[in-house]
Amino acid sequence: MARIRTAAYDDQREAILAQAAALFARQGYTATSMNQVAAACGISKPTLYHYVRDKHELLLLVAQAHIDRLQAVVAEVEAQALSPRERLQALIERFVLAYADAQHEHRVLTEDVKFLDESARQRVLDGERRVVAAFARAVVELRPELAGASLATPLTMLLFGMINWMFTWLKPGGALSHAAMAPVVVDLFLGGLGAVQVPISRLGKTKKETVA
Amino acid sequence: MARIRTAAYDDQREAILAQAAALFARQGYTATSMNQVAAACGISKPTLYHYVRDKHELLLLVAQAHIDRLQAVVAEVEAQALSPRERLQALIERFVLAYADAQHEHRVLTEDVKFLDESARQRVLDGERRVVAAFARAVVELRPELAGASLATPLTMLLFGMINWMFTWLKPGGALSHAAMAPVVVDLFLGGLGAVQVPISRLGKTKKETVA
DNA sequence: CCTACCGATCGGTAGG
DNA sequence: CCTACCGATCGGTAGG
Repeated sequence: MARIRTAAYDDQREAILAQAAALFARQGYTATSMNQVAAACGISKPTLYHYVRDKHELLLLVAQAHIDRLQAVVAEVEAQALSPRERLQALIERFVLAYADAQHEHRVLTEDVKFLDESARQRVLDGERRVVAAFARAVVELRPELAGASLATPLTMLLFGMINWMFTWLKPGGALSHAAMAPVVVDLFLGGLGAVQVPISRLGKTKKETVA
Repeated sequence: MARIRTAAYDDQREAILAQAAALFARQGYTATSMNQVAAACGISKPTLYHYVRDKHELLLLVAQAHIDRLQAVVAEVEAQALSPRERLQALIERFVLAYADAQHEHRVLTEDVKFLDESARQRVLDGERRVVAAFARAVVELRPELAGASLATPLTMLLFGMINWMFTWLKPGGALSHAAMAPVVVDLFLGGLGAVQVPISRLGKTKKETVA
């Protein structure tokens, strides 16, 4: 069997994904034309279609590569023997830095997933759920009573809100760096976690129970 | 002088803005056609153009109306005689509820502002800055040393991240309501605020100072 | 790998 | 003359 892809092919494809991510992030998926992507890569549109089947595949490749990287970060941190607090701290710090290095891909992941078809979107959302679950496990280990009140995942989502939102106001190269913000996020979330009141009506309540 | 607009005209226009917000939120601004907006309103496209000059004006009206409502909420809360803690608590609770009632408009404000022309976008961003400044003032009054470390606005943005992100995972009509989440956000942020460490290198440091 | 195109659909407006 | 609309179609451009 002849080889299907050369190293140059893969490099070119990587470059195309990076350019596409930057354009999608700035203009949105729909407002970006395949002509623009080709021009940014210095290739013709027919050449672009040699590397990707269609515009949807381009979007899927950008989103999937990013969520794969995030899942790899989770796996790395979980492979270390850390206490729940250290693990959550490491996850937050690693994610803030990962977002700083992939701000375009991150914007695409959060804003353009709706343009994927059903099966592709489900694959991406599955990856996101796995990542959220890893954070939520650490939250539960830190404050088990929050799980009983069904508050562990909501609180984890508030944490994701903090770090997912950072790319809208924290620009790389500015006075304040992502690296400097990471410990602030850690302090705020871990400090606040101890202050969250569990409503009496929700104590020991699971999703399917009703109040006696 | 004859009246320019009838009450029916204003009502129809309000209905158009609501339908456009819902479509823009679900499909994005670019992917939504004026035909779809007209169809959702049960009117023809020429009739739609009787109420709005063009598609950009439609986007601006949706975004501006929402940011105006948020500024009105800020003004209402600031008109009350509240302690800094009570004021921040009230702002958080009111915003979470306001977002729950205007989830489509909120999504448009956060994702589609980039499609406005320069002057319109600046007007909307100015409104956003005013709102953020009101929250930041309350944060500074609660922990003045954060302002010296230039951390008050970053922390305020983390707070906005929590509540701005809620519309992505907290669906109206679900088991967990926005009203139930509001006090959780208050506890997490106010509790965490006391735990944020001010780096020694940033103590008393302002944006233009260098380390002595 | 390019120029040259296609079916369709876009935002916006004509006449009545 | 105004307003509030309609069916039909304009010039350009999208993805492919």
